[in-house]
Amino acid sequence: LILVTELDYIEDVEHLFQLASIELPSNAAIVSTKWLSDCIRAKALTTPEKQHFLCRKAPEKKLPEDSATSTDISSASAAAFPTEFLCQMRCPLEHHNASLAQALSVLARNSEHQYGITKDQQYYAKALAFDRAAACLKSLQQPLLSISQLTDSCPRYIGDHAIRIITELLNTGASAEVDAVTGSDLYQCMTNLTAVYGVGQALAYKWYSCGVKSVSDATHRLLRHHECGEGQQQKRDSELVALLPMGGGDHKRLQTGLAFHNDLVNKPVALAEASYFRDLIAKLLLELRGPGFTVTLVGGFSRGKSTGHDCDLLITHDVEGREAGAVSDLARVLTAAGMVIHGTFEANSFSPSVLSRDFRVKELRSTLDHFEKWLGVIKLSSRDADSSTVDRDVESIMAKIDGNGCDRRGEGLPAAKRRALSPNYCAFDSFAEAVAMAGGEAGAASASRGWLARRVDLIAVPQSQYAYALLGWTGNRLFNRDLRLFAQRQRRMKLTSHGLFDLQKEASLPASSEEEIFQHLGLDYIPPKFRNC
DNA sequence: GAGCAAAATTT
DNA sequence: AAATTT
DNA sequence: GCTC
Ligand SMILES: Cc1cn([C@H]2C[C@H](O)[C@@H](COP(=O)(O)OP(=O)(O)OP(=O)(O)O)O2)c(=O)[nH]c1=O
Ligand SMILES: [Mg+2]
Repeated sequence: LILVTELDYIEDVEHLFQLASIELPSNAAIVSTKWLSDCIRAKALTTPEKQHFLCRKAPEKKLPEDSATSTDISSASAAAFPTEFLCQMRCPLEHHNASLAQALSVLARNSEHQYGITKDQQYYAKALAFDRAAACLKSLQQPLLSISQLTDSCPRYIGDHAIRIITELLNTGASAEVDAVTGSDLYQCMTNLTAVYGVGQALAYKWYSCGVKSVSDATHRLLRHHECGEGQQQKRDSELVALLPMGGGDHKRLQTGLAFHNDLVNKPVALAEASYFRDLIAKLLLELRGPGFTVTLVGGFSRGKSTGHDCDLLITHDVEGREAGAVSDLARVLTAAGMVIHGTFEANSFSPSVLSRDFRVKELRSTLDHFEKWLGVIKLSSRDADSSTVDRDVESIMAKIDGNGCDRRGEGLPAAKRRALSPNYCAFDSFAEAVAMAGGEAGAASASRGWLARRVDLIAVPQSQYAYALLGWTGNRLFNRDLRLFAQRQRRMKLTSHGLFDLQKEASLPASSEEEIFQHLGLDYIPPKFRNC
């Protein structure tokens, strides 16, 4: 007896039979639809093999999730936990309600587009609400098969509208509202345009209104605009000025996003690639600044994703303060090695005066040009990267910078020369040059050029802020927003990626690990793989 | 009806 | 202040 | 849109 299913886990099948009050035959081989495909391809019934059989879920919950550990908290603060926040739900990357969650996130993105179009803040909030509802579904331990499972006790953040969508999907397999959005020209174009680095909802809609509906439309129009601009055709200019972000400006970031769009959006960064870059940065730091640095791959990869839209690296040093200047040094050598297409520095200044301790730190350091963050688009080799190539690549980079007369450390440079390197860098002068560098408009030449354009975030923080930076940069975005909301609303504390400030004690709370931060907040620790809200 | 995370930069 | 990014 |  062979049982073919589209469900992902044996537990899901058991659950379904249980709901239907049918006994699951004990002699049934439970296989995925892949078995069926293979049989069809073989034009014969074949014996199911290992890769066809469904698995049981890995025993994740080693922790006895009983009330024992949480009684002290929940009994003491039953009123403080009226309902569960998203940041306490465990949201794994792969879950049991992907299609339902996807439907709700379509409505979230649509609300975001509406926000860009109307500037009505209500739409921004609606997008948040739909994202939260989707996240709730990700935390469910079983696939939702009947709406009655929700009507008894509904998770926080799932309200009337979400229930309506879910009911529709469960009963008919489709939702008229979601399908209308998905099928609309506006939604499709806004989705494609806002995917470009440097294009937000406002510019995307401006372009859409002008008939620029795709990335290639935008690229062509911008190329023509620049040609005509140099040929001083003023009336052409006035037609197309609407295409650019407000004011004049450089638009180098936008130009980078457009020219390298195919690499940046259609070729996601693989884990192996990100790990390679982490190793490269770690070894460069050792060469440039000596031992004591740690470089951690954060962002989506640290939550278990196997691909990402960028590579986020968090840097710190055993000795407080020694991390200062590390980001500048790295950006400088990467630039000198010819790897950088576009890069911007950001300073680490704390505007909220509530973080008084950190405020003083800022004032102490503000005289130095202390950059903590660098956002870059760089060329990374598209050949297979393994650990043996890292050493070679480090050597080659060091050779290039020594040959260029580039200081290994920024300290020796006069202030004027340093400013020339910062805060912005761009390897091309015109959009046409950028497109040429990318290998033409189709961007098809990436195989022959031997490299891919990759977005990279480098963040360096002192040891004392490391735990907060790690928490913040591990994300995801929705998890951060909900955790920070919890801190503010339930604990009267202000949480940022630099620290946690108790507004009543008027004191910031040091932490040396993520676990300590959760303790400060009175929450059970949620490991990164369950922060995929 | 109020609030929705919090930070940075650029024009 | 608006727009974009993390 | 959802919670308080
Ligand atoms: C975009 C964004 C990110 N962050 C934090 C959480 C993110 O995990 C972290 C890195 O940002 P991202 O690199 O934008 O997000 P990501 O790494 O989670 O996803 P991807 O794989 O697509 O790169 O920064 C915020 O706190 N707020 C934000 O608005
Ligand atoms: Mg990332």
